[in-house]
Amino acid sequence: MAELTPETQTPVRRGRGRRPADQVRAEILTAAGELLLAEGMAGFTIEKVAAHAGASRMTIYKWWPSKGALALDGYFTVVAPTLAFADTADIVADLTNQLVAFVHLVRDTTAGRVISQLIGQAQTDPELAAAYRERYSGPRRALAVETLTRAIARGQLRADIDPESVVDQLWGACYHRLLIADLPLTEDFARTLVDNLIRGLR
Amino acid sequence: MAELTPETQTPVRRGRGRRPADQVRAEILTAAGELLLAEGMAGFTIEKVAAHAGASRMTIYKWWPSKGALALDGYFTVVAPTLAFADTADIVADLTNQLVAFVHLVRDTTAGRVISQLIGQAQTDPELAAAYRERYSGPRRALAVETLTRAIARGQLRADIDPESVVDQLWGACYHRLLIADLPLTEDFARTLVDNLIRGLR
DNA sequence: GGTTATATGGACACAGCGTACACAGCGGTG
DNA sequence: CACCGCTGTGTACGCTGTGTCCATATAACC
Repeated sequence: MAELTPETQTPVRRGRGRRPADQVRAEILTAAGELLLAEGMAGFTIEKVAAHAGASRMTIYKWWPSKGALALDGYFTVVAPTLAFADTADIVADLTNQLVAFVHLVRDTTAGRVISQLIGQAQTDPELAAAYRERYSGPRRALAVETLTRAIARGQLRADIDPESVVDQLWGACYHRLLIADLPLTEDFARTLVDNLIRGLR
Repeated sequence: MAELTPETQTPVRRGRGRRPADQVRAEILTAAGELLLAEGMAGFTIEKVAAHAGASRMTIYKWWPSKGALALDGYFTVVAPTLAFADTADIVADLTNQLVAFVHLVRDTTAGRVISQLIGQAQTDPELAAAYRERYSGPRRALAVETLTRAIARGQLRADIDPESVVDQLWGACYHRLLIADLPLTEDFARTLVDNLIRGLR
């Protein structure tokens, strides 16, 4: 009789030898994401991730080139990308909604702290910086630029504006308050940003 | 006749006992600033600062609460604050000049790398974050807000705008490109930021 | 079933942090 | 001039985390 082990489905994970690679990778990623949300980048060490995942550090070193890469992967594993960008005919409403949603994500969840610490770590970790640009900020920027470009095509915005700079003045302003934090990042602030740009200052 | 000691001014520094406290502090700060500019926050360790200053680590631990505090103090020691803010009657020219100067400071000197790494470190170092806000970003923001307020008083800008948010949309946008760096931080970009806000998008 | 790939525990050297202790010398006090 | 407190110096220790190396065990593949 084969070993009839009723709950062998939950792997014991205490064997010495090889476990399924995909399973181990998944467990490491989950552990990384949870540790990131729980302790932030300060307490995020490869040793803790390995311990939390019940894996050995060697495995992590084999699959991820740097701590930053692991953190970013873990972040995406736990926090779904959520890159949706509602596009109605009203550019002002679209921008405002997106900015307000971003403000809430950053303020009301732990995602804000994680994002800011990922960006912080990226300042001294070129690999993480490249990965962050390529996989996070790049796609988000592209979506916003696309929305602005469509609004220009519809004649809602001046044709000669530079959409990229506008993105920096909306999202960049929010990141400024997130990273420097000398003033609070509020919903009103987000609305004011759109208003300033649309109406002009004089 | 004061002591005319031609080169006794450079102390031998190789004794075992005590040296003047102020002198040691000054040498540590200079060493910290130089190390910061040379290697950035990545290679900035208390051990290296101590070695470079010819001091012992104990002394540094006694006077500075954290690595971040030492780095910030060292930065201010080497890079003069330079908080001047020219104020002519032309608000557009003033803002543009200030932003362009900031862009050049950040792009053409090592200060940009140091600033971004200080901000990065501040994301996981609350003491450094507080010191940075209090001693660097706070005063700079206040100067910019003051300039905008005067322009409003002169009737050059709408009276109902929020100067703080405008600061975020000008300098924050630059910091965004400095910290994320998915697009270059150019002089043209700085001019476009002012133009976008002044003229409005439609 | 045999082979290969790979996860595991354990060990190692190394760097940096933070602390402790004894000693040395400067600056003041008497 | 003698003394003593403050403070820098050298040295040592324990701790955490990194990055790398093994030998071994076992899943996955042929």
